[in-house]
Amino acid sequence: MELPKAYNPHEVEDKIYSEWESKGYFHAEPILDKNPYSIVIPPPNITGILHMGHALNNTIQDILIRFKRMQGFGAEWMPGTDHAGIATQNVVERRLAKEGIKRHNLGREKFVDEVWKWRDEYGSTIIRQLKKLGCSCDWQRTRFTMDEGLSEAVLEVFVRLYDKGLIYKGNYIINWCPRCQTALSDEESQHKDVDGMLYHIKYPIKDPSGGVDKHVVIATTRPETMLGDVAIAVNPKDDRYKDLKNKTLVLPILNRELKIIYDGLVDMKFGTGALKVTPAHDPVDFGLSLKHGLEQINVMNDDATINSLGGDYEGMDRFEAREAIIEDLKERGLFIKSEPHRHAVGHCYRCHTMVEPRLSLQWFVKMKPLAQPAIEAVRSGKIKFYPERWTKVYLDWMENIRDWCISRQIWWGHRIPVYYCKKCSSLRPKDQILRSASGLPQNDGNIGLGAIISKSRPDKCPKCGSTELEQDPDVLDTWFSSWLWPFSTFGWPKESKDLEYFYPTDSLVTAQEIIFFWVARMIMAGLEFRHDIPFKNVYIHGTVRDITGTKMSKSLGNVIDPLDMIQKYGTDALRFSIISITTQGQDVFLSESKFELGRNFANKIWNASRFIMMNLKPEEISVDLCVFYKGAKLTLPEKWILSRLYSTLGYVGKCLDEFKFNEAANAIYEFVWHEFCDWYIEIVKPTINEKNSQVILYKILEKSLRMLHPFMPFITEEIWQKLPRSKGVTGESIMVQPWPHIQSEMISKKDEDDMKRLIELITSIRNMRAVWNIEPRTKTSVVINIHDSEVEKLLADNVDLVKSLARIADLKYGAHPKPESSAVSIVGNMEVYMPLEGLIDFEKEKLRLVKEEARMQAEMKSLTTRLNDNNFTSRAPREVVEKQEERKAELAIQIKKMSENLKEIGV
RNA sequence: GGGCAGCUAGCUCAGUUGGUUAGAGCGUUGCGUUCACAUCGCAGAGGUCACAGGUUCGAAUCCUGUGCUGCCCACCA
Repeated sequence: MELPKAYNPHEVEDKIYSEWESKGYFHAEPILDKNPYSIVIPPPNITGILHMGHALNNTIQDILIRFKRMQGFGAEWMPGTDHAGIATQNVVERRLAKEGIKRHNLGREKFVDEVWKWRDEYGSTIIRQLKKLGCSCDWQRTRFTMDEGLSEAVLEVFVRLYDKGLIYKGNYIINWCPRCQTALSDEESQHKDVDGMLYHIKYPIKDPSGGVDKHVVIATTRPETMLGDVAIAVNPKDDRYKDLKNKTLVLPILNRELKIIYDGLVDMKFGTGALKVTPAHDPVDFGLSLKHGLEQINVMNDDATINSLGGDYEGMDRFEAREAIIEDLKERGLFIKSEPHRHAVGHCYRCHTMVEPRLSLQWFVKMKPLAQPAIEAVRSGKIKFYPERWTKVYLDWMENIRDWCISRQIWWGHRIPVYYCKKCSSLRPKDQILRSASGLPQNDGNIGLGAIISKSRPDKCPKCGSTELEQDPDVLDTWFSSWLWPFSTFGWPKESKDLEYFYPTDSLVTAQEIIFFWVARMIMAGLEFRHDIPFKNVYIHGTVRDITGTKMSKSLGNVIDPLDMIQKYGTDALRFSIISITTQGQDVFLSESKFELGRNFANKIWNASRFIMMNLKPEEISVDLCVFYKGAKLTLPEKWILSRLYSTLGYVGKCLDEFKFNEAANAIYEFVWHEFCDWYIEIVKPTINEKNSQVILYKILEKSLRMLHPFMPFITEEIWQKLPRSKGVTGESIMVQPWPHIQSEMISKKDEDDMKRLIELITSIRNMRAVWNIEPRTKTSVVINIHDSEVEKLLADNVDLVKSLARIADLKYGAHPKPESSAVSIVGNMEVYMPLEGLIDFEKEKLRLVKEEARMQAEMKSLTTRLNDNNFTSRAPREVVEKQEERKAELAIQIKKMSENLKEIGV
């Protein structure tokens, strides 16, 4: 069968993909005689569209899973999406706002219905795009974090953690996003440097005698929070404030009396050394309030406007209030100065609004007990990070882990499985009933009276029988469902064959941004709920950036859309390009032109295949390669290309096992293009109809396609389908073919070295031709002077090869003197002469040779010093010394010959 | 404040556990269209491996320090 003249990816990709899918190749079932290999997708969120980060991430996973599938593993790649609570709610809210509808007017239930509708319509965009990328995910198993099964897992986990005393409700300073109007976890608050101001403000000292203008100066970046001040803190060692003891200060404007407290926490060097204490709006101050028994005054509403405790400023936005307060302080003569101050401030990771630290009643997970086994799992090497340096990042975070705020004041998500009995909530604390699903009474001072922790809504209060129950209005952090992904997707909490077979999974491929959000928490969840690690390897790939090093983002407009690139260059080109430039653990700097690499390679593969298939005679090729190899007499190029194939194959397998995807891709590229196409195919042309050529061309092509398939699935499939059938080449899809077996008896270092020597010889002859402007059609005569019998034999065996590739009419070799007027080139032990009667320009030749000789002399000098050094010869490995001695001997001959040549042309 | 990366050819980057003459792609120079491929072929030019010390027979590679660049973490208001 012949291939069309040009490869058109768009014509075949969709067809090939749907065929794979319809034949069920992506699906894996637990099969006992196969070893499992499973990976789970880092679930993209349903508001997402495919970006380059996804393209890189999923190409890597697809390479792994296709590789393992071909190797015969029960290869399962579990796909799915997460519900992205805040992000999705924001998207739907914005959509409704366009129609003039507000979330709160719609009501909770109707709003959630709207989100589901939106999800049904748009939530699978990313899935379709992953299919465009060629991902061989097991779509039959596609999961969503809000699916029934996964939701069940979430509730189960909440109740279990509660029963274990690891979930509590408490009043703490949390990160509050005033725009999304919800609490955020520490990880969801991203620190960014902002240029702010440091304001110096006088706080008057209350003087019983009255009238004297004494004050303490404090420095603050958020003057508006002074409305919630309850004290001034200074360091006990600070001499400046020694005599403040027993004094009282007055809060400007509100005129509240403030205590002075002494605490070593206060940094004497910062600002004035006096710290205003605002327990409801700052974590440090909150800590001080607990320690010193101070009141906590929250002065803000949910939208960060000032509340009724803020006096005249009520209703103002926090930044408005800041300005107004500064103005008022100026009027009263209490404002000293403001100076520019750059500092890190938390921002909402979804909407980038400045986070307001704020006292709030939220649900938390106690993390320390969960972290301990997760630390151990990584320390002991049961879980390995690639590259290894992420281990330290992980451990540092884990060892300093803080409790996880899991409640969100939004509507889209898993609702917290806690119900409050209206009647019981009026009972005194000692009578309160807190009943979990397991029936064990629990107690928690903050959880509220009459609370019932239950996976399903109870009919009535177990204590008083009242049916007036209200569910907690909050939903759980999206990551509270994602952290269960590796087992909830396989059916947990129900035991299943899938779970038993595929868990723990093998490798997790993800981006560094997500180590804390997701990777660390999955490890904790896996160990807590399955008593086993969720995966063995964590491969962290780099961030995709544009060519200036900026992270790609829609708002910056520097995005290179993978779907555009697929449209322009084809999926395989996209995949191969991005993989070949992604070094393990390094960020990827992308520009559109980089995709040409993959496109050109695809083109090369196509044309080489087309050429081979045009010339193949199906009756010649139906042999087993091993049988053929034993029976046939092979030429050096034939032995060489087989050796190179299997060397490459071994290297590629090793690289994939070590997550060195770019090295694998580049090894294949080098082999296919620069060895197979550039040399072997050129060599084989004159004898292409012979049996040996036929078999070897066919086998190399066929095995190269299989080796390449994980990287470039579509083009390899398209060619495979048109390939003549033979032993080992069935009509079935290439994706279910076995990974080629390494025939190590065909790997020969000597053959590879010999061929390398011939290639060097041919290259140098071509070089002489180029230098002397000999037209390609003109055949020259060449004389090669050789003293080494082995090299002479090598040349004798391959004389036709050299003659044809170097376009030589007349080749003499052996012990020959230099012919008159010839150009010279020295290659290893060979002295190559090209007679150029009348053509030779001695000045030009002189320059060339002098330069060459100087290079040789320099090398000789350094070699001699090294070899004369006793330390070197005695300490270096024998191999190295031998090699260098060989090189020296060769170099000595070369220099001798070179100087003879130089003498001859009068130097 | 703590930590992590990067600095190699004009550009973008590889460089295995230290060991011959440091590589690729793009760009560039010369030649080439007799039919697999111009998304191509052949040949070339181009590098003090950021800097300074150190370890070693030997350093792009290991150690220390410096300088830029980028990233992550962090309760100096």
